[in-house]
Amino acid sequence: MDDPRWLDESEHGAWCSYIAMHARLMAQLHRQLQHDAGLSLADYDVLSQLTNHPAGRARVFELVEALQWEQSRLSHHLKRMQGRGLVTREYCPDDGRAALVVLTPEGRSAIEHAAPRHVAAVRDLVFDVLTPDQVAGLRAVAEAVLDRIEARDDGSAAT
Amino acid sequence: MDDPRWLDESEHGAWCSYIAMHARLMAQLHRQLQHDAGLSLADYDVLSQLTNHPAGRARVFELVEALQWEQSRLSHHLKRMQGRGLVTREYCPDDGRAALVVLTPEGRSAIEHAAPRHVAAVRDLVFDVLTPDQVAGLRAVAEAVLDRIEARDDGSAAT
DNA sequence: CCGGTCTACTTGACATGTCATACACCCCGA
DNA sequence: TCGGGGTGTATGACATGTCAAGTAGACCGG
Repeated sequence: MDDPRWLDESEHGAWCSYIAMHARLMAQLHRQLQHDAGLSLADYDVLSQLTNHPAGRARVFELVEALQWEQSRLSHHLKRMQGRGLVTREYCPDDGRAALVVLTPEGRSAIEHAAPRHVAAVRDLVFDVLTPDQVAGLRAVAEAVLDRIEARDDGSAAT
Repeated sequence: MDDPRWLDESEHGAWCSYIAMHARLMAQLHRQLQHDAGLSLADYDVLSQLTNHPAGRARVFELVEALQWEQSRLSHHLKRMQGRGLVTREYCPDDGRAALVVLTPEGRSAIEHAAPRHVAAVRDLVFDVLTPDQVAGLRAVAEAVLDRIEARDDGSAAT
């Protein structure tokens, strides 16, 4: 384990730029969303997922899958969103353990108000400065890393 | 402002993959670091920055610059790290307002213990699955986005 | 040398995220 | 049908991050 290969100049530079970019980008998008629509990025992601499901209704674990969040993070977050009237919970007749999360009318109108502005911000800060090749490259990178992480997870789970 | 260009298939896919990758990657790296060295990613970044400065000693605002953190986040975090004996504060004779942050021996040995393992993990999950071209591409993307964010910041600050 | 204004940092209140744990319910074999 | 072992979700304690406000020293024009 001692003295593995360190990162070379190019790798180190890429890593630092990446970290800095993510921090600044998310801070920026968060502030914009908060200012324009009173939502956090987290709220947005949840609402956005719900609109991808029929009738704005989904199981908690479906959202966990889609968002790649910790289960308890989602649970806490849903409670707060419920407090603010953005979502409700419904009983699920099929499975007594389940919790159905449902978009309220307020939730729907919040996301409908927020979405165009948020997308515009993402486009302005990210996609407008990238070529189509770079977009494809970014996706390839993200998917390669995700695959690796999944492989590692399986490996350790199987142990 | 109504109905701006939405993201196309390729952009949307890239964005979702990117978000998911970041969440999983950081969670993974955090757990690994926590497990191997009892440090959080945040601790690691701070300590790592300090080792880049002569005598493991730096001004708070230098760290803010380098890490791209909120000022108060760093302030709170330094207090906790000080509580755990990883860093100390020293008075700065040049400027009475300043706070010098100094790496303690424990801090130094913590980062020296953590670094090889952390770097190995980053390499394993990220750079080992990327080609040199992809690394260069990632860096180019990150820098392009950072430049844009800075341009926007200057613009709004100048208004 | 006085006041205003900037700069560097800290603080407190509060929002958010994590980990471990609890809990109710499903499933399945004896 | 009883019990044991998952599954799906919630919760409590606590770590972390954010925003707004506070403090204190520096700088500068009169």
